[in-house]
Amino acid sequence: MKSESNRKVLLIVPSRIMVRGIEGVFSDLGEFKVEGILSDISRTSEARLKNIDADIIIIDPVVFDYATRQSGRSKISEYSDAAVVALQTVTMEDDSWKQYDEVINIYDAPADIIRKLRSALSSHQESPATDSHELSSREKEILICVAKGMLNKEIADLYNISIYTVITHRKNITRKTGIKTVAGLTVYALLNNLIDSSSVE
Amino acid sequence: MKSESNRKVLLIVPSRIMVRGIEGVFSDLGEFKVEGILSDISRTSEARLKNIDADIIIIDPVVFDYATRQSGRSKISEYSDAAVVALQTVTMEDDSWKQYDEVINIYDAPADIIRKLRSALSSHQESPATDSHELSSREKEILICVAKGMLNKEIADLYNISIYTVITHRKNITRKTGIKTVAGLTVYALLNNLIDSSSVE
DNA sequence: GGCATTTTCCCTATTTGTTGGGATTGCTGG
DNA sequence: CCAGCAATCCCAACAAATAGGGAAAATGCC
Repeated sequence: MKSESNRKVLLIVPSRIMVRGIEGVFSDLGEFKVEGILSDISRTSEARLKNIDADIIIIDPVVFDYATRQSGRSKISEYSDAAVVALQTVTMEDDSWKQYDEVINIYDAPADIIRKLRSALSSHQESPATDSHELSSREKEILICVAKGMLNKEIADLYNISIYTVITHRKNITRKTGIKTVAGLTVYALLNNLIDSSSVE
Repeated sequence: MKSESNRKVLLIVPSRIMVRGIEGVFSDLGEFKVEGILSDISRTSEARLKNIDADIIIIDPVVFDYATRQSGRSKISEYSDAAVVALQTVTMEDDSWKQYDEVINIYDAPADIIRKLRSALSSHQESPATDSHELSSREKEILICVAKGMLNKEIADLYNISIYTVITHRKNITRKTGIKTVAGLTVYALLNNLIDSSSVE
């Protein structure tokens, strides 16, 4: 994973602010370069999409959600061979992030963005459909509560389960992530977009 | 409301992408210019906020929502005399947009953004401000350690003080900030630039 | 020199979390 | 059908943090 200069990026982002923002971040740090910009995936632009030789596509999930309803395609990977990265503004529900190679949050620091783009490139080459998200859905729920500062008792009451179960989940979370402290898990949850800064007190 | 060239804008936006995006849009269209950037309204940066002579403040509502819980302020106008414009990513609930002179959406076209900023300049008022109790330097050191996930014993050893002293400091930190959980203190430390995400895990 | 604040130290009791076992049920893929 | 995993529950022993008091130096400001 050496830093080849100027990997080509296609933006499918309707927000002018975000387009200029990504261009700005790229120009600050180099390595990546915007080669094309689309504001949607309409039929007219779909042909152009195929012709752009991009290493990475950064797409606003809002665009894609709309496109799936229009075209009937269910996976973003059906559009292109490039690594596909979501540019997340709102927290994505369910598991819709799984179809992307990575998910960039607009609050991510530039260094994190570059890291995720690199990660997207390498994971895309290795395996077309990797997961790497090891926590079960229940464990993620518990993790969110922990990161919010809730007590085991409170979590148990919230989900109507025994406090022993909560403790067991926490043991598994600690084992899987390798993170032992609440502080670390909070940052983990923040970085993985499981929670928002404003939801902690 | 004459269109003086280069009205000064202060950004209180934690997202690097959005900061660069706004700078890019401004550089495309002129008239407005970014004079300062803050990533939060922490107690440490609050003094700087007072000293920046901005015509308009563009703020991420997420930042402000968090700040109100920390400081107890209820209106954004208590922070400054400048016109205050929200930069909206998520749809705002209830009537919280009412406290702003205008609300920019990230999907707004550049022309609409400029129009809204002009509108905000011509319609706003002012208010006084108040104080806050700072953490002492020692308390900040302890807080950083706590946010990094260190144990009281480890902190005590690091500074060659008794564990009782560490506990006392933590009690005072909790009292001053009103934040009782490690998760909350971690976010507090992150938002106040006392620590970096990378220093936790 | 007073006065406020910071920094330091100490104690007991209680609450909360962690560690390291074990166990049952139900579902799923090979 | 069986192995594996997720989710649930339980216990005991131990570690760590919190909640309450109190107090004594050191610092710095008026």
